[in-house]
Amino acid sequence: MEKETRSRGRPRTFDETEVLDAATCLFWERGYEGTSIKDLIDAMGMSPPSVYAAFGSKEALYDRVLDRYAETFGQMLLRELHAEPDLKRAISALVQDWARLLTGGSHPKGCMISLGMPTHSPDQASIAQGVANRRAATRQMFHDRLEAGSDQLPAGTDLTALANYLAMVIAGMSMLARDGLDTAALLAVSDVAMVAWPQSPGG
Amino acid sequence: MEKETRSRGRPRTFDETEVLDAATCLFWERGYEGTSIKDLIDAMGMSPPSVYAAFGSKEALYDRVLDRYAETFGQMLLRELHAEPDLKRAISALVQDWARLLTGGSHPKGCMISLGMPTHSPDQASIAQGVANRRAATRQMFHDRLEAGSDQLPAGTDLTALANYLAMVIAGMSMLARDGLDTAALLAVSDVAMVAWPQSPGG
DNA sequence: CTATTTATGTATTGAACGATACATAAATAA
DNA sequence: TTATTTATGTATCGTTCAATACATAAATAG
Repeated sequence: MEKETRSRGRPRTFDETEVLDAATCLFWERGYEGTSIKDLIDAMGMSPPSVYAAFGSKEALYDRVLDRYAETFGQMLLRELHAEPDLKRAISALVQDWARLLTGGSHPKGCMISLGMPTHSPDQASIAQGVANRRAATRQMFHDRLEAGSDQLPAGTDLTALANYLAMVIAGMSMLARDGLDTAALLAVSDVAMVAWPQSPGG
Repeated sequence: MEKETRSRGRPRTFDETEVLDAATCLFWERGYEGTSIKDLIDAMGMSPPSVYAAFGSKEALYDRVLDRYAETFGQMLLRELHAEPDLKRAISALVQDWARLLTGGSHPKGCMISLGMPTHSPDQASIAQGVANRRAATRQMFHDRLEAGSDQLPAGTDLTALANYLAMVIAGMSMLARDGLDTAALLAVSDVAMVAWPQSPGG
């Protein structure tokens, strides 16, 4: 089974990675409802039939974009969570890195999933549910890591509350980033947030 | 100058408070972009020309709704912040009450302003800026209260970071509420959040 | 070559959007 | 009464929305 990249018909003139990056940037900045197909067409440099042939619909394209985003940043999150064995250090580093990530770089501010479709028309309930499900998965990921390192937490610590707290921090910091607060301001907030961390049993 | 309620032309058949409440509920639940004029017309029980004659435009109506909302809940927030002289108690009570407010009652979940238009098309930048300004005002309100009670905080406490932290908590809890977490879950999160509060000088 | 397959570009589609024109109804003012 | 003012109901306006029809272009298969 050799790599059969060459298919039969007329070859595509676009690079899938590039056009998905362009779509991601738009959805990230403007949200699902705030991004029109025309905006996407222009940014992706494609014609409408090509977009629909390649991705199906606006909703399917958004879902595709969300998947790529979740994979990219979710993997980064997971790697960082498990790179440091000391739980508090791991969480602290993660929160600080996200403070930098949410405010820096050449991409829109805030987390695309944390800020995604908090309000929406009933027509788009299922799309919004998809985003909400990804937030729930993130909370579960936090919970799993806390459980794995629960020996470094006081006995009886409410792991769910702590996981939800972390999700709250990411979401809240995302909103602050959207409002224009810079990296330094978010790092200061993340310092405050980490004070809430329970004392480890060893003091 | 007696109360001159009777004006000249044909009297209105709607109660302004009632229709604004209906509009608030819709905007709160669905957001600005997710709420259509048709939705509003139906919910308010008015005809399109009446809505436009009374409120000007969808944008102006949204702004009016935001003002009423900010007045209602902003005043509640302010009152609560100053009712309790002990700063930590005041903040703790406030966060707990908001945990209940964001998840309970007969209204949509989460704070309308905290969740308002984090993403939007460029066309609606000025409307989104209006919401962002109200969030900024809330952060300033927190800052003012902290400054007033700064004698109950360790010297050198970063008041801005602490105020931003509180705004982050409200915004993050709002998102959790939208995701379906109940009052108990949010109260547990608010307990974690308050652990981050600095020790007062008196121990 | 011809047939088949896939992608593209142009020009639209029907529906929903925010917002109004227009005629009518119901009040006060003179 | 008649004139004026304000609100209402119906029936749209032009625009933008997401999505396609259709003809054409560019590749492989036989």
